[in-house]
Amino acid sequence: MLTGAPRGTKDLMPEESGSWRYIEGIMKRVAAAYGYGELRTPVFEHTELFQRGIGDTTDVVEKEMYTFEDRGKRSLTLRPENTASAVRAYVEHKVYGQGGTARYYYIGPMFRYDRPQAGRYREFHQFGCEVLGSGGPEVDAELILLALQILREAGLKELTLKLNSVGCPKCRPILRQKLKDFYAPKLELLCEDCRNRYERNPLRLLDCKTCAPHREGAPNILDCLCPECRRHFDGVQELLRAAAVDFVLDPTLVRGLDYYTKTAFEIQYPPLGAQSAVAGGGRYDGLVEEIGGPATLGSGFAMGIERLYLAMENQGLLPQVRPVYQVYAAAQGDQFGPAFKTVTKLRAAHIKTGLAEAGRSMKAQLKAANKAGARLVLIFGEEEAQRGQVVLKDMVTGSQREIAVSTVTNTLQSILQTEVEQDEQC
RNA sequence: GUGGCUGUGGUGAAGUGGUUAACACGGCGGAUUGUGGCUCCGUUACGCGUGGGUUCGACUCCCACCAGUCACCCCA
Repeated sequence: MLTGAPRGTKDLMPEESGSWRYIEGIMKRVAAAYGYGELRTPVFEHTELFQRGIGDTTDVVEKEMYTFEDRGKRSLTLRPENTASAVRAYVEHKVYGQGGTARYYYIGPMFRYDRPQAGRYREFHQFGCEVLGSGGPEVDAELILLALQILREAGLKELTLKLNSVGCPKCRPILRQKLKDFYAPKLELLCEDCRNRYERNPLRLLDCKTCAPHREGAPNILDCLCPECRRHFDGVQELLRAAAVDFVLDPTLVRGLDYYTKTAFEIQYPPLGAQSAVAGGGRYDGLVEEIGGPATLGSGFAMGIERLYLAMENQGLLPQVRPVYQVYAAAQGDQFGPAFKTVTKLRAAHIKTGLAEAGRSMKAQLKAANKAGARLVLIFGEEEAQRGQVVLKDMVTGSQREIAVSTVTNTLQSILQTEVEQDEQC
């Protein structure tokens, strides 16, 4: 072979794409039930959108973007996530001028130059939702419930919802300072990354695993929240409790994208291993302004489709979908032409019909029909053709009879229709 | 970007420094002339990730690269 698919990318063969359609179907139906409309944005954007939106110092922007220059010397980037684009579209189309709250969902490929691993790819797919123009705790709760409903409809149990608040521009500086004060004397105990974080983004000190031992007694983000953030966070929790949703507060849950404010959450499916976050999101009240729109509140989440797929596969929740012919035609000698003609008619009537390769032995053709999962087989024999008949063989019972070529479509339609009705009764 | 493990036919996989690279599945053909699923028979890798090196000789030893996989990191 010349070369395989690029590292960290993969093909979806028909057996898998069927499962994907199933998963995407759940997502779209649930999102629609919550009143979200599909938003499709370009796969690439101006690089600066992500630099500004996600944050210059984040790992995603610093070392994981697929950035390139086009022939017009513009710097473009394959989107590493969809929230910045959604906000850009919201601003560009001046949706804020319409008043009210906008609710979008998206689904599509994202790109991040990471080292591939279980549940992590360079081209991966996310489904996500964004709510723009509304800042109440009920919006955050709604998003969490929406995400959970999808996962529940997918059949997953053992989900963990982690919840935190990362504060707002009013209270975050206080936490930052407290963190710096706390870590200042232990600076040399920290790992290299954390010493770097100390300067650039002290919040990230909280979720470093190697430095966890030095976190003892560190300031708790929840103790630093301003009254407004506190009230909001309490509100989210109340709504979740009212909806009988279990969650755990995790003060170390710090999202890696700069735009988050207040609510941050993550839904994990622990059996997935290291990459167990199936969905994550939170509020981003400053993002619209950052991108050049009017001050507009926002909240959203993203869900990893590959991870959900893996989780469902792990639990045996994926439906077996493979194309199966309802009818298969076999032709003897010079009967291939008439067989082809009849097959075309059946297909026009939306009956899934296959046709054996021309010129093969009857035995080989029947074998192919069997392999294709055909329920019924039409055998175009030379003798029967003289009388304008074809043999209709039932592959389950093995019995067969002759029917007139001219009635094939009607006969098959009624047989298959009857079976569908019987299935429905069961 | 760092580290561990792995890399044999369509698939799963055995294999030893040295003649014809097991076995199973699958595929193809056949077992009295036009009929499948069971059984039986035959057949199916000039090739052992790629490129170097060591050696009289390497699929088997060494190096590099590539890919897969798991973990760190990051995140969905």
